Amino acid sequence: MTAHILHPLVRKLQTVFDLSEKEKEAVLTLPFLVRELKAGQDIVREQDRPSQCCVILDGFAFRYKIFDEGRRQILSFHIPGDIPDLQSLHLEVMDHSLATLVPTRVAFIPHHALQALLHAEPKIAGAFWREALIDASIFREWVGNIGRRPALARLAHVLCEIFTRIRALGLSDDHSFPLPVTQEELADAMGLSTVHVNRMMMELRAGGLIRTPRRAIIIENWEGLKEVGQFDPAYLHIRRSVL
Amino acid sequence: MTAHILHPLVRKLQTVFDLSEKEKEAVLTLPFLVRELKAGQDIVREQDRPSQCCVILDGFAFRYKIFDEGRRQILSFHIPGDIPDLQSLHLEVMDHSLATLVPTRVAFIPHHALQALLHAEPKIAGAFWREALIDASIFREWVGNIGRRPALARLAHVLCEIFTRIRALGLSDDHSFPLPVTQEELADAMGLSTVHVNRMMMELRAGGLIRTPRRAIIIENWEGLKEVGQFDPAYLHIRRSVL
DNA sequence: CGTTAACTTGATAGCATTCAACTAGCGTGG
DNA sequence: CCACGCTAGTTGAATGCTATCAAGTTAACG
Repeated sequence: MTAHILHPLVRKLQTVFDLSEKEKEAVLTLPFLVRELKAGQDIVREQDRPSQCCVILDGFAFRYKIFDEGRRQILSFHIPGDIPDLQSLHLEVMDHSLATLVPTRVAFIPHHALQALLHAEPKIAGAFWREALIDASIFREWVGNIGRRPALARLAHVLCEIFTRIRALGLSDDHSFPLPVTQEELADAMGLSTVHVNRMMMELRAGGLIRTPRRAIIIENWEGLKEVGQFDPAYLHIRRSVL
Repeated sequence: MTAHILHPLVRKLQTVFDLSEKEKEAVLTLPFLVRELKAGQDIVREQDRPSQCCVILDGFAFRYKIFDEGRRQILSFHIPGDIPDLQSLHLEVMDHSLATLVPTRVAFIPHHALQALLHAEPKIAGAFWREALIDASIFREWVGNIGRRPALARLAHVLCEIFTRIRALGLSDDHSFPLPVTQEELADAMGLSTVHVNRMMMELRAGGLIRTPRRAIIIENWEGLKEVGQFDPAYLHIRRSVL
């Protein structure tokens, strides 16, 4: 069977609860428009008033804000199946921007179609609620990660999080995963400078915790990395069955 | 007319949309249990599995996590009308704790009653969605505030936010507001040390931006404070009519 | 191969932390 | 009523983590 284009969304929802055939059908018959975006391209911008949401189909995306003097803060990373601008269903104006990290395919789904789906399928509505709340939980963890952890732990923690989320989706079965993120982007995500990220990265490698072949990460010592980053995945609210 | 005990919740919802009499009635007939809590008392703790949500009736509350070696990160402050643990409706296990800042009255409402309300009153369900999404938006702003702003701006920004939220609720009509927060708590909210908060506070006072009579803040120069904190209230998604 | 983006390295500067002590305010009890 | 004691706020000195600046090196790609 060939996978439906919106399959990544179904797969993501299935990590939250078991979809019935009818529910799966309801998701897969959503109207959508696919776009292929290049790396580093904005999908939505701060102050926009979107009339649609976007599903990441493959690739990676991130949300960000620009502060004084061009200082950028990356707010979250997004992987296939995510709907990073789901909030626009209820908040008219974007308070941040969304962009691609690498060449990425996204599907745009009109707000009214999503509203109709959520109205017709309460269980799916619940799953969307859950997703949005997990989103918020991740922000909380980032607040603490940036506010209260030194640079090395901060980096280890971010790597642990990305790996855990990718793995929960079944996109990695060993301890390696694609990380198409430059050190500059990591720096902007962690509130650090590029130079310092580089040094922390080297320290993790020197400690035998990770290896970094081109554009990817191999975790050599998962327990050690978790330890350094004080990583406890509880805040990701991943169902045990998926882990 | 004497105000109903749950009136703070109605007032908060009314800052989001205009409730019909029927909707107002539905909120006010929610079953609840009132508790009077002393200052510095936990309402819910990390790892708890609540079966109810709490509404702040009067007083102040905050969410926090404890990191390595007892380092605390405060994640958000909450004012009357807020439901800081609304997420527990969809996320079983608490990923953080919730505590009072001062003596505070809270109303506990069982999950099932809230579920029933949201099912019966779609507009209220929408308002709750909005609240939860604004919650997340505030976390995003905090990520950037902590990650990308120097201490003085960080402090100014936090003060601007608290003032704006209190004012939007109609709890302050001039430029003063109660701020029952110690410098230690501010420090834990901003990822700074107490000593440094103290110095930044003095700097704001020296600049004629604020005055701090006991347990309160008077903003002497609102434009100036916004400027220092680079404060733009867009992320609070407050309806214009309320501002 | 040339060119550009990403990464690496070294030196210096600075913001914020830590440690330690001291002061002011306030409630409580003798 | 005043003293004690606690909490919150204030101050100074020294340290340190991280930023900044400036080059240099490697890797990717046409």
